[in-house]
Amino acid sequence: MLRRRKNKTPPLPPLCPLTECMKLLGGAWTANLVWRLSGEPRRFSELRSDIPRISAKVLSARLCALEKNGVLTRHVVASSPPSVEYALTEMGRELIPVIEAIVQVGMKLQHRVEVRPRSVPGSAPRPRARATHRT
Amino acid sequence: MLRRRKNKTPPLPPLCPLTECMKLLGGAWTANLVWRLSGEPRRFSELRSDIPRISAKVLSARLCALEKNGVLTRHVVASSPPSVEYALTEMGRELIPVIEAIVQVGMKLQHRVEVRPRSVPGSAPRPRARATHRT
DNA sequence: CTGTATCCTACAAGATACTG
DNA sequence: CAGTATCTTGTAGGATACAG
Repeated sequence: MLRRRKNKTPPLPPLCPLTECMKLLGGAWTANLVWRLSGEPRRFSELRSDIPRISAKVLSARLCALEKNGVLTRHVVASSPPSVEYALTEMGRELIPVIEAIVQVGMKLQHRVEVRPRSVPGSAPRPRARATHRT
Repeated sequence: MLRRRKNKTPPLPPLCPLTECMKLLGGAWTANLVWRLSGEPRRFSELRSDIPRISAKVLSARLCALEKNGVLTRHVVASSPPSVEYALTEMGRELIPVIEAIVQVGMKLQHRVEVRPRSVPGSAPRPRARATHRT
């Protein structure tokens, strides 16, 4: 009798739907970036001013990743000065409902804050140095 | 004439709706945790087996944070052995549409993978050592 | 069962400077 | 304008052990 051996190959990467989608939206600024692009295509420098606190490095990194994941396209416009336009793909547009759901909740949270502030002026918690998500 | 001085207090924390909501869902396993709780309350150990790869430390940390943020409640049941039940608050339930939107997209992504695999068996990308989001 | 307490490391993101 | 190249740092999360 041959015993059944353990399968060494990793057990079919979970492919949890939540994971799969979060892989696209994870990382600082990513969700916001998709949000900024949800209206119309934008150029690199436009995105930089849409999101003033993002660094060129991170913006570039996110755009590359999102392009690789099929969320957006990068289109070089041969003008002078040259510019590059980023636009959501069809797949990227599927993320819009997600962003909108998030924004919906976010707005309710803001409303709550307005009517019942949780924190007192003097005791502002120190801003978290490096959040995983930025917007 | 007195000149208007700059206001030193930080400029009204952005309160971007996206940020506000992501503060709740950011961090590894968080979204999945909310998902697991969206049906009915669950105990610590149940959550541990719902999400086998989460460590006690992180699970505990997430639950604390979510409780502090008003997303869930912690209820100690004086039984023997004692147990603790976690349940979404009303505010936590508002996050369910977000999770569902994410899952929707995630499922579409999976479908894509099934019908048009992007990666060949031999070249599995090395698993990212420490993802910011886990499920 | 339900957690804390430590220790450790990879990595993400910031700053800054530079290039085509 | 649209990015790279380096360097540095904080910190999130994993492992493990222990406690009420």
